[in-house]
Amino acid sequence: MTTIRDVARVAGVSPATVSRVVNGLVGYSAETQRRVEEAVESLGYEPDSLARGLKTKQTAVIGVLAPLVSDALASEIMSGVESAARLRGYSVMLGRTGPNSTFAASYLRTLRTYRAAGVILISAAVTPDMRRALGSGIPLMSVAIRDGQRFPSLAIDDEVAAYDGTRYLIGLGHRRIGLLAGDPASVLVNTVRKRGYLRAMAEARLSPVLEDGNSLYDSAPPALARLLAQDAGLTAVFALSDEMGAAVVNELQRMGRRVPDDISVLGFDNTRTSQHVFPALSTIAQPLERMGELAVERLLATEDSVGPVPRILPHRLIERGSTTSLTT
Amino acid sequence: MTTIRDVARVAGVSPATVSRVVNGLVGYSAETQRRVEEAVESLGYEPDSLARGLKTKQTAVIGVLAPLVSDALASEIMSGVESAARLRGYSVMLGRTGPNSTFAASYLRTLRTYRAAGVILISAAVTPDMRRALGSGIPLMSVAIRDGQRFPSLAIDDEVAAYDGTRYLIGLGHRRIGLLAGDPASVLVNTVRKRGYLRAMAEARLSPVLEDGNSLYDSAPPALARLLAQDAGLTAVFALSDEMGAAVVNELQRMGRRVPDDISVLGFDNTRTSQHVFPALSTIAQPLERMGELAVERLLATEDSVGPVPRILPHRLIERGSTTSLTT
DNA sequence: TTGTAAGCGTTATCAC
DNA sequence: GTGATAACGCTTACAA
Repeated sequence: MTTIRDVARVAGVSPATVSRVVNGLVGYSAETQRRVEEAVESLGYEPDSLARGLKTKQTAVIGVLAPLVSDALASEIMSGVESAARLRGYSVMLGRTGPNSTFAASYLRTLRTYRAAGVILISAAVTPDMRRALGSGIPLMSVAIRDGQRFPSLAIDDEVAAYDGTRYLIGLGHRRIGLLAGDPASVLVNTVRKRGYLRAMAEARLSPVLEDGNSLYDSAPPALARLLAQDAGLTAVFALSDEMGAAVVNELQRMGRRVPDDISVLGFDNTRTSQHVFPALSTIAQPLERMGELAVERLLATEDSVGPVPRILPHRLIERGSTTSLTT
Repeated sequence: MTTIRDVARVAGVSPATVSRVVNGLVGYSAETQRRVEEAVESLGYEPDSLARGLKTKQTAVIGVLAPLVSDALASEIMSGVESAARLRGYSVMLGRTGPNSTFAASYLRTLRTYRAAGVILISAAVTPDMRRALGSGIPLMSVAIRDGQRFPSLAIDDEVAAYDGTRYLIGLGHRRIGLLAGDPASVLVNTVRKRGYLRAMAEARLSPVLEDGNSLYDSAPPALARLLAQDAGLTAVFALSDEMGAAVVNELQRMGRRVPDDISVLGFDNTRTSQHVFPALSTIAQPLERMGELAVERLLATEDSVGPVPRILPHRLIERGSTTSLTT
């Protein structure tokens, strides 16, 4: 391995000077700079991140924690995180939050021992013991969730988004609209979204019909059955995740119901999944990649001073083939 | 931050002894161990990974490189990597391989400066400059690709898998079978899989019909159109990725053709996507999560000695609703 | 069984 | 403008 001393020797200067040049500090002549850069180049020198981190008490590492590493929502956010991080010279460390917060806490402790520059939490709440595990020096922010006001977060306004989605369906002439919610316990936004649906229904003096799934594909068919058992005459189903929305579209077709002619289906999130069914899922879009990018910017904003970043991002409704107006 | 010296002071021993206890080495009395563990516990001490890595020249970090962080295939492999890594106390650093290998090489250089324990490359070939960038001390292996014999890899036998898929379709009575291949340039397995299809077709004295997509959803509809332009009477389409397979199922339905009654569709990989369409996609399954886990085991096998790990994993055909026998 | 001390590769403080 | 030198927190000979 080539070290800073090797470079110093070749360039005929001291390690301190090499360090100055490599880090773009001031205090050396143009001639020295040239010689050092030449030596760096010819030796293929790259500063050791560990030694540097040990000395400066900080590494260019950003930790990312997601409930499931492999679902579309987290993947798209992670993709945004990865590119923003790379752009700024940071690397990403990936971890999964299990069902209990001890899982996450243990990962955060590890991140602390690597002296990560910050941590991004995807659709999971920050618990006090998690915050404690990370220590006080490392900024933490959650994405795609609104965690009260206790910790910084970045999300759409889920209540309004669900309200808007419901209003959209009502505007299409639907009156009997079922809600397929996610698991309220595991993913907090579900409660908030549910509230938006209820508000829109109440305002329109419509009676709500709802069932809980767990946001994943497989949970939707049985929940749909329960929904239909409550009201067989539903003309629209609002699923609080695209995976569930896709499952509803498919399941309805399996049952011989036409989408959207017999029943409209609206999804949530605008992940790739929403485009993988036929008819493609109308959905409420969250700017997922962008959220990942912004999370990185905001996390690092304390040091580099980027301007303030909004914490509530805009959602928007995307109309595709799975919804249509009710023609009575 | 609490350091090993703090622990030593509280326990009334030297830092060296604390180190021994913490690392489970030998050479201390039971009494000493108790006192040290007590101090560790009460101070919440956790060894600094940077200092440790600097000294030992190795960190518990595994690098993972994928072409797209957000696609289903890579996500599922990464999920396996993550859990196997965590199990063994390792953390995962995530990066993306761009179109050119300089992207990957730069990431590998970073991984080297962190003294990663190993690197896993997902469906991308190892180029000489990548190997050079990583240096010689760090093991590297590729997953879901077969990279000649030059570097260790872990994959199914793609040629045979594609052959088996084609045979399956032929066994169902199909004679006019179109192949929707991926981009041969970017993903090497596509060439190999294509070969398997061609062999099966040749053996059965059937004439091949093929078009290239790029493995992603959007590339499939136009490629399908070209396939149909070549032979409008196709009764089966074999898509070399589930995303393309899903797109074909949906596009066919949009065109008013029934799947599988008019046309059977077979996918490849068995990612979540294959279940997100209706009818669900029959497909060739790769054990993706397992591949991620095995990759970690094998990477670390040099140090800890786990038994030998097979490099060719079994594929299997999964029959779902998108394929049926041809009833003439 | 335990402690002392050197050193991993860097940065930062201080002289010059 | 440049160079010694002292840490950063840990592991590991080597002594005791």
